[in-house]
Amino acid sequence: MAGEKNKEKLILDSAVALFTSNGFQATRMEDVAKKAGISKGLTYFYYKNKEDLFMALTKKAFDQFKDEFREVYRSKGKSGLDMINDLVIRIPQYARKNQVYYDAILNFLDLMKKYNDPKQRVLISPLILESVHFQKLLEIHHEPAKIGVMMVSQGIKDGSIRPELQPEITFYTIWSMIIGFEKMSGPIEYEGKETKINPENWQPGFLKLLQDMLKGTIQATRPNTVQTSLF
Amino acid sequence: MAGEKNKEKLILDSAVALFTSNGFQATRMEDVAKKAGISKGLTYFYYKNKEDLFMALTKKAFDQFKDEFREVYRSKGKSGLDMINDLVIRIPQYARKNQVYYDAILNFLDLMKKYNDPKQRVLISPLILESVHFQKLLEIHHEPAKIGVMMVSQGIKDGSIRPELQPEITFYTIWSMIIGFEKMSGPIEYEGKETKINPENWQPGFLKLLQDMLKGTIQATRPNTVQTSLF
Amino acid sequence: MAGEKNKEKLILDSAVALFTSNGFQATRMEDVAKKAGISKGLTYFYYKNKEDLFMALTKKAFDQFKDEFREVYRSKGKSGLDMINDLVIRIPQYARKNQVYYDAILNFLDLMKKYNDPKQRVLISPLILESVHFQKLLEIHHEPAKIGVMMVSQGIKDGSIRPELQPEITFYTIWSMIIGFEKMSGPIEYEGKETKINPENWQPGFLKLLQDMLKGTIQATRPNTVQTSLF
Amino acid sequence: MAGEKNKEKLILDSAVALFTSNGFQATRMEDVAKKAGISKGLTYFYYKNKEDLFMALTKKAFDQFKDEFREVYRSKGKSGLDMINDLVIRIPQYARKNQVYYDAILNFLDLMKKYNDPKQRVLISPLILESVHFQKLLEIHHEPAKIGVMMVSQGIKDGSIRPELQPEITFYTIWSMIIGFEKMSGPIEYEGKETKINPENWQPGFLKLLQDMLKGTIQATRPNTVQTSLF
DNA sequence: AATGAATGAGTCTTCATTCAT
DNA sequence: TATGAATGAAGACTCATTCAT
Repeated sequence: MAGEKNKEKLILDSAVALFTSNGFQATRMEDVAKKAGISKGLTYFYYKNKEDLFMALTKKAFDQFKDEFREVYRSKGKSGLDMINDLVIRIPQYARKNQVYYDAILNFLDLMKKYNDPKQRVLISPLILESVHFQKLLEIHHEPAKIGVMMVSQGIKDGSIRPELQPEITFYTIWSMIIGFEKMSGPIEYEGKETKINPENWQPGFLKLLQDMLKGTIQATRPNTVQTSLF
Repeated sequence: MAGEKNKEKLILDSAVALFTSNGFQATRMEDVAKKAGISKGLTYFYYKNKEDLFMALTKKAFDQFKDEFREVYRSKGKSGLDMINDLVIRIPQYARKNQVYYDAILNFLDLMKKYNDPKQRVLISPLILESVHFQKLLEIHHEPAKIGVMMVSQGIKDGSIRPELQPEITFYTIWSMIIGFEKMSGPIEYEGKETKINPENWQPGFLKLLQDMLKGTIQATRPNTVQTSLF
Repeated sequence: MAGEKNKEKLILDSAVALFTSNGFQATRMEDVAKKAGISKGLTYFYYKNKEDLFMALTKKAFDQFKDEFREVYRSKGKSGLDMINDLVIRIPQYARKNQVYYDAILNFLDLMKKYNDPKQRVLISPLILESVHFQKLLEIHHEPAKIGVMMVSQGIKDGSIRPELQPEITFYTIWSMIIGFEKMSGPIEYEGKETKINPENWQPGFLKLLQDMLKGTIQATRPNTVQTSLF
Repeated sequence: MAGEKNKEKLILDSAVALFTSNGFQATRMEDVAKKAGISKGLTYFYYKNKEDLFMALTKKAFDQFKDEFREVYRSKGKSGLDMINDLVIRIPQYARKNQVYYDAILNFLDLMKKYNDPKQRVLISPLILESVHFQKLLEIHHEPAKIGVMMVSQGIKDGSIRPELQPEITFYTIWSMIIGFEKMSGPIEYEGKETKINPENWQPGFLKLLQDMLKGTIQATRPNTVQTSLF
């Protein structure tokens, strides 16, 4: 796996590969070093400790994640709603292909919850708090969401999303949905394909609901009543 | 902390307390025993190992969780939509008050994702797979959701929820939202109160969107156009 | 495995079965009890502790062993040498069929070596020294050998064994050979059948040498010289 | 006990000392480290685990053992029979002075018996099977015996041993006798000095028998008969 | 005689991290 | 920059044995 790439990157790549196949806990710094083709000691030269390495990984995850958002946002000729739809398709895809990165992102969200609760902040390892990469993450972890908010704003502007919606709230709600969607994929898989909910109809159904939420729906529910009232 | 309660329960309570203040990893079985006022060995008499103990805890979490759903479902005079609203209020509350239990539930969802992917199943500790409590969880982990689905069905029947919605898909979408909502609470807290999104407006905004999704909205977006077209 | 047999025997049989399949170290008192169909506590009623149980087993082994010797000695119409030959056949057979018992006997020999060396006696577990069965073993462990000595004496009397041999020394030498013979069976098995020594020719060759030793041989070594000198 | 010797050797020496005074089971890896003047962790750096350490010790034992054989074989001006006699004197001496090593050798013979029996092989700890030193032992454990066989061959050539003997079978029989001889020393010690067999006459008697076996004996038993038959 | 819950001493092993070179 | 030998804290788990009932 070695090469003439700079060592820092080499280590990170090695870590990603190992974390992917064995998990964070189960991979030893020694293995990271070995896979990177360097010595254990050098690993500690580039990363202060294991959590620092993980924070570096998390930072990279957020950068990539932001790129996903950016790409969606930049694509020409798309309404805001289209972008959101794209996002809902792409993020779970990203999660599947880059599990370790996605897990790192979710882990960071949990970290943030603790970080923001004085009682819980003490539970966070000092090694994390001290990590330069963690510090950077504090600054940049909103960026993907910011782009998401811009998408919603765009949707409102272009009429693809209901104008009465508040972009921030709306986007964070969308993100919530996506995160939850991804988390539920486990139990749903377990259901099997004969049930009313299964891996095949889960995503389209979910997408439809999201769109209904964003576009609004004609209340076809009780047409008679409504219609009648018109007279 | 000891008492005349049965030992098995005593140990579990002790574990919850310790997991809450120190996390799963950081609490040692010996401390669990000490806090329960019993010997280390007895802990292993009732629970095969640490993961077995954790699975027992997870099982209890699901039982409690189901009770939450049940209570909401049983409350008289509520429409299906009201129930869902209740749920969206209560679950994050539950999560906050019973963090360890809620975390256990989320952890189990992650476990299920691995469990359902042959490539990842091997990453699950055999100790977990062998746990009797894990086996039971495989059977019962859908039960809360089943009640949720009944709420949506009820809502459709009583007209509080759009009739065209498919109950299973809908409920799982709701659950996704709730899970994500809870996860996002961290970063949002971080925003502070001066921003457009903050802990105060996040929940009402989220709730409103959820309701829009479920009830449907008059397409106020382009009311003229639509209305006009009726003539 | 339970029955109306007396419990003490039941436990011992259970122990033999378990020691056979798992070894002494690896079998737990709990398993012995379970297999015997009784409670763990009762095991300790009949046997003071694990080593006491093992000493009881060893005692039984010596009794059986003595019976083997006795049967050989009692058989009618056999010369002393025949008896020894029988023994050399039967003991390894016994060892194979009753491995645990045979191992117990060898273990006891090791114990005796330590017991007779003041420096090493302290290494013997007090639990063994205190065992009633160990005490009994001190008294009876020579009995098989005594019968063996009688066989040699018999052989000398009936002319099948060289008269100049001293029975005690001779029998203990024979026993030494048998023990060693049994121990070597492992490495010899490993040789495979294509070598000059293999499991098939090892026993007959060994037996022949033993007989030569006991009967004496014409010095065919340098027949010419010797023969010649007679003229 | 530390020094500038290489650590690996240091650890082994420490282990030998501790195994000697306390036995394998009773000595803890921590003590081995302490006695070697190093940290516990380093012990595991050089030896994968306790059984690996023991296998390393066993390997060393076989090397030493082979040296004993070699020294005897190399000594000038000795007939094959003399060499065997030397061996019979030296090996028990070696056993007494290097008990741990000798025990390790015997233990390995037992191991080999299990190893060669499919039903029993599973009883061998995987830690042993995986040990590099065990693997090496599989290759070299015959070497001492090979030298022994050469001694017998030599004895046959130089006329000190009966020519009709087969060297392999003969040597393994000798080795069997030596092993058994050593094992019997315990019970014989127990007899005391007033009996017909005792530590003083046991060895000379044993040696004499061995020589008779190897050299052959004039059947002085019934000289008349034999002599007569010549005429 | 009989049970089985309860005890707790005993130990191997792992691994992140350091530091002399 | 780079190495890898060296450290040592940390923790899960077993099981012989006891004892109240």
